[in-house]
Amino acid sequence: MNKLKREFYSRNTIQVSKELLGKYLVHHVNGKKLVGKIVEVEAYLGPEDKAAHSYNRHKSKRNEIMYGPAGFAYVFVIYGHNCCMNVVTEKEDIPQAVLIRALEPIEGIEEMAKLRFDKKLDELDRRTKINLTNGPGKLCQALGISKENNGEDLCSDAFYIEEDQAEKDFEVVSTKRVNIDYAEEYRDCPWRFYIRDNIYISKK
DNA sequence: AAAATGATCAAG
DNA sequence: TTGATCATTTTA
Repeated sequence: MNKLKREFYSRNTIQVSKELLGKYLVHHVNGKKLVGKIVEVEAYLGPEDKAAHSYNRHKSKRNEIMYGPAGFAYVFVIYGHNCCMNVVTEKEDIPQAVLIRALEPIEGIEEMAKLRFDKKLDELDRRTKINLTNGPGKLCQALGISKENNGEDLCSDAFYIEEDQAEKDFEVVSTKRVNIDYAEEYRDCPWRFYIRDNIYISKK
Protein backbone atom coordinates (compact mmCIF):
# COMPACT_ATOMS: atom_id res chain seq x y z
CA MET A 1 0.00 0.00 0.00
CA ASN A 2 1.23 3.50 -0.68
CA LYS A 3 -0.34 6.83 -0.07
CA LEU A 4 -1.42 8.98 -2.98
CA LYS A 5 0.60 12.16 -3.32
CA ARG A 6 -0.47 15.58 -4.38
CA GLU A 7 0.78 15.02 -7.91
CA PHE A 8 -1.86 12.31 -8.28
CA TYR A 9 -4.67 14.71 -7.50
CA SER A 10 -3.26 17.65 -9.38
CA ARG A 11 -4.29 16.36 -12.81
CA ASN A 12 -7.25 16.13 -15.17
CA THR A 13 -10.36 15.58 -13.06
CA ILE A 14 -11.96 12.90 -15.24
CA GLN A 15 -8.70 10.99 -15.22
CA VAL A 16 -8.38 11.25 -11.45
CA SER A 17 -12.01 10.19 -11.02
CA LYS A 18 -11.54 6.96 -12.92
CA GLU A 19 -8.23 6.19 -11.24
CA LEU A 20 -9.73 6.72 -7.80
CA LEU A 21 -11.88 3.63 -8.32
CA GLY A 22 -10.40 0.65 -6.54
CA LYS A 23 -8.28 2.80 -4.22
CA TYR A 24 -8.71 2.93 -0.44
CA LEU A 25 -10.07 5.84 1.53
CA VAL A 26 -8.61 5.83 5.04
CA HIS A 27 -9.68 7.81 8.08
CA HIS A 28 -8.27 7.33 11.55
CA VAL A 29 -10.88 8.08 14.17
CA ASN A 30 -11.26 7.12 17.83
CA GLY A 31 -7.90 5.40 17.56
CA LYS A 32 -9.24 3.10 14.89
CA LYS A 33 -8.31 2.79 11.25
CA LEU A 34 -11.37 2.91 9.04
CA VAL A 35 -10.89 1.82 5.44
CA GLY A 36 -13.24 1.62 2.47
CA LYS A 37 -12.52 0.79 -1.15
CA ILE A 38 -13.79 3.48 -3.51
CA VAL A 39 -16.35 1.94 -5.87
CA GLU A 40 -18.31 4.96 -7.15
CA VAL A 41 -17.42 8.61 -7.85
CA GLU A 42 -18.61 11.67 -9.77
CA ALA A 43 -16.57 14.45 -11.37
CA TYR A 44 -17.53 18.10 -10.99
CA LEU A 45 -15.85 20.32 -13.55
CA GLY A 46 -16.24 23.95 -12.55
CA PRO A 47 -16.43 26.68 -13.56
CA GLU A 48 -18.22 25.54 -16.75
CA ASP A 49 -20.18 22.68 -15.16
CA LYS A 50 -23.58 23.90 -14.02
CA ALA A 51 -23.82 21.05 -11.54
CA ALA A 52 -20.68 22.15 -9.70
CA HIS A 53 -20.73 24.44 -6.69
CA SER A 54 -18.04 26.42 -8.47
CA TYR A 55 -20.16 27.03 -11.56
CA ASN A 56 -19.44 30.40 -13.10
CA ARG A 57 -16.62 30.80 -10.58
CA HIS A 58 -19.08 31.09 -7.73
CA LYS A 59 -17.08 31.19 -4.54
CA SER A 60 -18.19 31.21 -0.92
CA LYS A 61 -17.06 30.21 2.52
CA ARG A 62 -18.47 26.76 1.79
CA ASN A 63 -16.67 25.92 -1.45
CA GLU A 64 -13.53 28.07 -1.38
CA ILE A 65 -11.38 24.99 -0.82
CA MET A 66 -12.19 23.98 -4.40
CA TYR A 67 -10.07 26.89 -5.61
CA GLY A 68 -7.01 25.82 -3.67
CA PRO A 69 -4.40 23.20 -4.52
CA ALA A 70 -5.34 19.58 -5.16
CA GLY A 71 -5.40 16.82 -2.59
CA PHE A 72 -7.58 18.55 -0.02
CA ALA A 73 -10.97 17.38 1.21
CA TYR A 74 -14.07 19.39 0.35
CA VAL A 75 -16.81 18.31 2.73
CA PHE A 76 -20.18 20.01 2.69
CA VAL A 77 -23.54 19.51 4.34
CA ILE A 78 -26.50 18.61 2.17
CA TYR A 79 -30.20 18.36 3.05
CA GLY A 80 -29.72 19.60 6.58
CA HIS A 81 -27.58 16.90 8.08
CA ASN A 82 -25.97 14.68 5.52
CA CYS A 83 -22.37 15.23 4.47
CA CYS A 84 -20.74 14.73 1.11
CA MET A 85 -17.01 14.27 0.68
CA ASN A 86 -15.09 15.43 -2.36
CA VAL A 87 -11.42 15.44 -3.30
CA VAL A 88 -10.09 18.64 -4.83
CA THR A 89 -8.27 18.13 -8.13
CA GLU A 90 -6.37 20.10 -10.76
CA LYS A 91 -4.07 23.04 -10.28
CA GLU A 92 -4.75 25.87 -7.93
CA ASP A 93 -7.55 28.19 -9.06
CA ILE A 94 -9.18 25.51 -11.20
CA PRO A 95 -12.21 24.69 -9.01
CA GLN A 96 -12.84 21.02 -9.74
CA ALA A 97 -13.38 18.02 -7.49
CA VAL A 98 -14.39 14.38 -7.33
CA LEU A 99 -17.34 13.35 -5.17
CA ILE A 100 -16.93 10.01 -3.40
CA ARG A 101 -20.33 8.32 -3.74
CA ALA A 102 -19.83 4.81 -2.41
CA LEU A 103 -17.33 2.55 -0.69
CA GLU A 104 -16.91 -1.11 0.00
CA PRO A 105 -16.19 -1.53 3.75
CA ILE A 106 -12.75 -3.09 4.22
CA GLU A 107 -11.39 -2.44 7.70
CA GLY A 108 -12.84 -1.17 10.96
CA ILE A 109 -16.30 -2.39 10.06
CA GLU A 110 -17.36 -2.75 13.69
CA GLU A 111 -16.53 0.89 14.32
CA MET A 112 -18.32 1.95 11.15
CA ALA A 113 -21.46 0.19 12.32
CA LYS A 114 -21.18 1.96 15.65
CA LEU A 115 -20.77 5.38 14.05
CA ARG A 116 -23.64 4.80 11.67
CA PHE A 117 -26.19 2.91 13.71
CA ASP A 118 -25.13 3.96 17.19
CA LYS A 119 -25.18 0.44 18.46
CA LYS A 120 -23.22 -2.74 18.34
CA LEU A 121 -24.21 -5.22 15.76
CA ASP A 122 -23.65 -8.74 16.91
CA GLU A 123 -24.32 -9.94 13.44
CA LEU A 124 -23.47 -8.01 10.30
CA ASP A 125 -25.63 -9.49 7.62
CA ARG A 126 -24.96 -8.78 3.96
CA ARG A 127 -27.67 -6.15 3.78
CA THR A 128 -26.48 -4.22 6.82
CA LYS A 129 -22.90 -4.24 5.61
CA ILE A 130 -23.94 -2.85 2.24
CA ASN A 131 -25.96 -0.15 3.95
CA LEU A 132 -22.91 1.06 5.80
CA THR A 133 -21.35 2.95 2.90
CA ASN A 134 -23.47 2.72 -0.27
CA GLY A 135 -24.21 6.44 -0.56
CA PRO A 136 -22.31 9.72 -0.16
CA GLY A 137 -24.00 10.62 3.12
CA LYS A 138 -23.79 7.11 4.47
CA LEU A 139 -20.07 6.74 3.86
CA CYS A 140 -19.32 10.00 5.60
CA GLN A 141 -21.22 8.85 8.65
CA ALA A 142 -19.55 5.43 8.65
CA LEU A 143 -16.03 6.86 8.33
CA GLY A 144 -16.64 9.65 10.83
CA ILE A 145 -16.29 12.38 8.21
CA SER A 146 -18.10 15.64 8.95
CA LYS A 147 -17.91 19.30 8.05
CA GLU A 148 -15.11 19.51 10.61
CA ASN A 149 -12.96 17.72 8.06
CA ASN A 150 -13.57 20.30 5.36
CA GLY A 151 -10.28 21.65 4.10
CA GLU A 152 -8.14 18.89 5.54
CA ASP A 153 -5.08 17.80 3.62
CA LEU A 154 -5.36 14.27 2.27
CA CYS A 155 -1.58 14.11 2.13
CA SER A 156 -1.57 13.73 5.89
CA ASP A 157 -1.42 10.94 8.45
CA ALA A 158 -5.00 10.57 9.65
CA PHE A 159 -6.96 11.13 6.48
CA TYR A 160 -5.75 9.94 3.08
CA ILE A 161 -6.21 7.61 0.13
CA GLU A 162 -3.87 4.75 -0.62
CA GLU A 163 -3.44 2.26 -3.41
CA ASP A 164 -2.64 -1.39 -3.60
CA GLN A 165 0.08 -2.19 -6.11
CA ALA A 166 -2.08 -5.14 -6.96
CA GLU A 167 -4.22 -5.51 -10.01
CA LYS A 168 -7.28 -3.55 -10.94
CA ASP A 169 -9.28 -6.20 -12.70
CA PHE A 170 -12.59 -4.45 -12.96
CA GLU A 171 -14.51 -2.62 -15.62
CA VAL A 172 -15.38 1.06 -15.25
CA VAL A 173 -18.92 2.07 -16.14
CA SER A 174 -19.79 5.71 -16.79
CA THR A 175 -23.30 7.15 -16.60
CA LYS A 176 -25.10 10.40 -15.95
CA ARG A 177 -24.64 11.91 -12.53
CA VAL A 178 -27.25 11.61 -9.83
CA ASN A 179 -29.55 14.37 -8.54
CA ILE A 180 -28.43 17.25 -10.71
CA ASP A 181 -31.57 17.88 -12.73
CA TYR A 182 -30.97 21.59 -12.35
CA ALA A 183 -27.74 21.46 -14.37
CA GLU A 184 -29.42 21.97 -17.74
CA GLU A 185 -27.07 21.03 -20.60
CA TYR A 186 -24.66 19.47 -18.13
CA ARG A 187 -27.33 17.18 -16.70
CA ASP A 188 -26.52 14.32 -19.04
CA CYS A 189 -22.74 14.43 -18.99
CA PRO A 190 -21.42 10.91 -18.29
CA TRP A 191 -19.27 11.91 -15.35
CA ARG A 192 -20.37 9.32 -12.83
CA PHE A 193 -18.04 6.34 -12.71
CA TYR A 194 -18.37 3.07 -10.88
CA ILE A 195 -17.02 -0.45 -10.78
CA ARG A 196 -19.19 -2.77 -12.86
CA ASP A 197 -21.13 -5.36 -10.86
CA ASN A 198 -19.93 -4.12 -7.49
CA ILE A 199 -22.72 -4.60 -4.95
CA TYR A 200 -21.73 -1.56 -2.89
CA ILE A 201 -22.61 1.13 -5.42
CA SER A 202 -25.38 3.53 -4.45
CA LYS A 203 -27.96 2.70 -7.11
CA LYS A 204 -28.97 -0.01 -9.44
C1' DA B 1 -44.13 -17.04 4.20
C1' DA B 2 -40.22 -14.44 4.39
C1' DA B 3 -36.85 -11.81 2.24
C1' DA B 4 -35.09 -8.99 -1.37
C1' DT B 5 -36.07 -5.24 -4.58
C1' DG B 6 -38.45 -1.13 -6.24
C1' DA B 7 -41.34 3.09 -6.19
C1' DT B 8 -42.97 6.98 -3.53
C1' DC B 9 -42.73 10.46 -0.09
C1' DA B 10 -41.43 13.33 3.91
C1' DA B 11 -37.78 15.43 6.60
C1' DG B 12 -34.17 18.71 7.68
C1' DT C 1 -29.81 12.21 0.50
C1' DT C 2 -31.67 9.20 3.68
C1' DG C 3 -35.04 6.59 6.02
C1' DA C 4 -39.74 4.93 6.18
C1' DT C 5 -43.57 2.87 4.15
C1' DC C 6 -45.98 0.27 0.92
C1' DA C 7 -46.16 -2.56 -3.44
C1' DT C 8 -44.13 -6.15 -6.11
C1' DT C 9 -40.98 -9.86 -7.16
C1' DT C 10 -38.08 -13.62 -5.85
C1' DT C 11 -36.56 -17.44 -2.99
C1' DA C 12 -37.19 -21.55 -0.57
